[in-house]
This record gives sequence, structure tokens and C-alpha cells, in this order.
Amino acid sequence: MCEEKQISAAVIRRLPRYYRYLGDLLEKDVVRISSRELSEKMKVTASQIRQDLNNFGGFGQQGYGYNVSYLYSEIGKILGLDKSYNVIIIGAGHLGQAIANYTDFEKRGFKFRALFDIDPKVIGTSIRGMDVLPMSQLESFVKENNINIAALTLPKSKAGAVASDLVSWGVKAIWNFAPTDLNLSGDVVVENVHLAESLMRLSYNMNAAESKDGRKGNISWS
Amino acid sequence: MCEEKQISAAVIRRLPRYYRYLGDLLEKDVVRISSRELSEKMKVTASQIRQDLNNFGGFGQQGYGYNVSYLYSEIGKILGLDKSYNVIIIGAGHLGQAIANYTDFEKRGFKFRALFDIDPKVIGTSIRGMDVLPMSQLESFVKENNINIAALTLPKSKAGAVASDLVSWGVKAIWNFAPTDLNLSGDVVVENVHLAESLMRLSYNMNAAESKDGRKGNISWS
DNA sequence: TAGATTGTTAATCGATTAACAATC
DNA sequence: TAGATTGTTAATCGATTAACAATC
Repeated sequence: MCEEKQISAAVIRRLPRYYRYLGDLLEKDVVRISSRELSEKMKVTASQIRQDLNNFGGFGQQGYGYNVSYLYSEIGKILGLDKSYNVIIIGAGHLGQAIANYTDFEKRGFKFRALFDIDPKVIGTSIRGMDVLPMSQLESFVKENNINIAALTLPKSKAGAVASDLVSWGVKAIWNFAPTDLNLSGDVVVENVHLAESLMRLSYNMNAAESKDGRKGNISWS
Repeated sequence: MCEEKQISAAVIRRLPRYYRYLGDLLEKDVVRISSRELSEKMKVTASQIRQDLNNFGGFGQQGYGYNVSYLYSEIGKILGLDKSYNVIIIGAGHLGQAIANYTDFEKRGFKFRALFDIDPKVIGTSIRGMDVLPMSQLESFVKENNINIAALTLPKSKAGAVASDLVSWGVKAIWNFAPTDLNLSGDVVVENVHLAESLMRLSYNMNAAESKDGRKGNISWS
């Protein structure tokens, strides 16, 4: 019993996007939506939407569709947004400060508790009420404040060592912005945001798009 | 002739990661590497590496493996990193400034030319030599400076309108950080960085990991 | 009720992995 | 040469799409 079907990463990647579209519909006071209507907005197939949702249960009703508000809240629960998380940011540079300033995250239950840095110029300052603390206080802060998540916005040379310390002190998830893969032991979730890789995909696709143009019009490449 | 096989998005997603690992090897003065050795480092199959690379040509040598320096440079060319791009940033908040400060991007040919904002407090200031200009100058700047890429680090309410203006003025690619999907007409490449979605995947995976723990040890959930 | 739309099974498509002949 | 490792074909696996009975 308690068999949990393993959900594929492809499905998980799409869930937050459904959540965003449903939130937008909710703001527009849309009460119900069918998989077909949603599929047109999101430019995916209605089949995929129904398949994805049915991994987690039947949220719709035949002949009616889905209740927007109910589905929104159910997907929120699936994503764990009904819970509250204590988050710290390691590295109080621009990126760390950008994240600290995102009030949208707080609304979804991600409570930022402090930032940490090694630079004496920023230590002692505060951002939206959050203190920037020295790294020497990291261990005690993590242990005393039940920190679940750490965002790593520091140079890649420091990321690995800091991450394994954090895990040993009880952190369960790392939101990694450093351009490196963290090889951590133990049960810890790592979510990478590799901006450089994103920009490279952009330039690849730009050049691929231009090649296609060239073929249509005058071909300047061989 | 000139038949270009369509490369799948899955392959493109992996290419920058290969590039990063090869760059790391290059820094350690590693001269050659086999697909098997690389597969162990990267935790993918050797088969996948060879399949992926052979979409673009045979870069290796039987019995030897791949020359690190050569493969690095070839993947760079595939990704379009041998070219130079003129980039602007729309929205000079913390995220915009964080991107403007990343010197790594410049090294790969992405030349940041200016930032734009509506806030009089930041207009007129400069970041690493780049001016923060008012939005009123956006059109002329884009047209006169051959801007290829625009990073959108502004509120989602503004993103759509600004993006379609940019495209009409000649911008070929949008690096979109606003939490919305841009529906643009014409041939423009959009690469999204949706931080909120990334954080939601993290929380999903955190909770999925905890459920698994529960099953192994004492089960506190039903 | 009749029409609409889900939940779900079956069919298709594509991506990953395995295997091995070619060859350095 | 013998050993190693690629490039590539074939086999497998998984994800997406299509179809439709169930049912609101």
C-alpha cells in the first residue's frame, strides 16, 4: 500500500506553468476552464494537460471542465506551496539581493531569513529587514532557525564547500546559482539555475533561426 | 543539399553543460578525454555523449577519444560563442544589475551596451561603464547600435509591450526574466528564465524526497 | 435528455541506451 | 600489431498524442 507512482521530471517541469496560468485566470475571475481552452492559451495539447493532472488525481468533472480556483489550490499543494520554508541566501551580491527583494516568493511560503557574505562592506547592512551576516554565524543561524533552503549566489569556487557544510547542518534543499554541479551526499535536493547555460541556448537558437531565414531568402552561408 | 537535420531541444539543453565540463578540463590542462571518462564525471551515459556530439559531426578519434581543446572550441562554435552580440538590459533593478556585472558573459561574446529604466533615481547612473538610460531613448539606441539581444528584467505587466517594440526595432532574441510567456510574432528567439517556477520545482522535489524518507523510516503521513 | 468534457487506455512518436563494426 | 574507443545502427524505453467510453 502507499504505492507512490514516480512522476517524471517532464511533468514536474510543467506543473508550475499550469499554476501560473491558473493564477492569471483566477485574477481575471474565470471560474471554469476546459483542458481544450487551457491548451489553446498555453500552446500544449489538451491530452497532455489531462495526462499530467491525472498523475495526481481527477481534478475535473466530465462535461464541465476544471474549476479554476480548486485546481489552482490543488496544484499549489502538489508543489508544496501550502507549506512554509525558511530560506537563507549565501552571497549578498546583486543576484542575492535581487532574490531577497522578490516579494512574490514570500507570498508562496518561502520566508527569507538572512543573507550571508564575506565582504565587510555589506555585513551589518540589511535588505527589506533581513540582516546581512558574516559567514562565521552561518552554522549557528542554520541550526537555530530551522533553515530548510539555501540559495547559493556566490562564486563557484566557494559553492561546493559551503553546500556540503549546509547539508551537514540540516539544510534540505539548495537553490544553486553558481555555475557548477554540486555533488552532495545525503538526501538533499539541488535545483540549478545556470544563467550562462541559458544564454548559450539563446545564442544557439538565434543562429539556428538565422540559418533557416537564410534558406528561405538569399543564402549567404554555404 | 544543405539539408539541416533538426536538433532536438533535449540535445541543445545539454550542450552548454558539455561546454562547461570541457572548459573545466581545459583549465586543468587535460588534453584528451574519452566519452566513458566524461560520462563518469557528468553522470550521463557515454552513449548519450557520443550521440549528442554526432548530431554535429565526428569530433573524436577511434582508440583515442576526444581532444579537449578541439571539442571545446567546436561546441563553442555550435553554440554561437565565436560570434559577438550587442546586448541591452531593460530594467536596471537588482536583477538587471546582477546580469550587467557578470563579466563571464562578456568573455563569451555577449557585449552589454546599456541598461534602461523608468526610475529617475537610477537613470543617469552607470554600471561598469554602462549607462542607465531612460526608456525614451530605447528605440534610437536599439536601431543605432545594432542591438541583437535584450534581457528583460522588468515587471511582467510591462514585458509584453516592451518585447514587441524591441522586435519591431530589430532585436532578434529576448532573454526573458519576467514571469510571463511572451507571445511574439515574427522570427524572434525567446529564452525564459522563470525563477519562481524553478523555486516551485525545488519545493516539489523537497517534499517528494521527504515522503520517500518517511516510507523508509517511521511513517508520519498516511 | 443531449452535449460536452473528463479520465484513461491504446497508438504513436521520439529519445535514450546498448551493441558492435570500423578504425585509429 | 593489439587494444581502445569512436561513429552508427538497432533495441529499448518513456513520453506524447489520439481516441473513446464513462459520466456529469
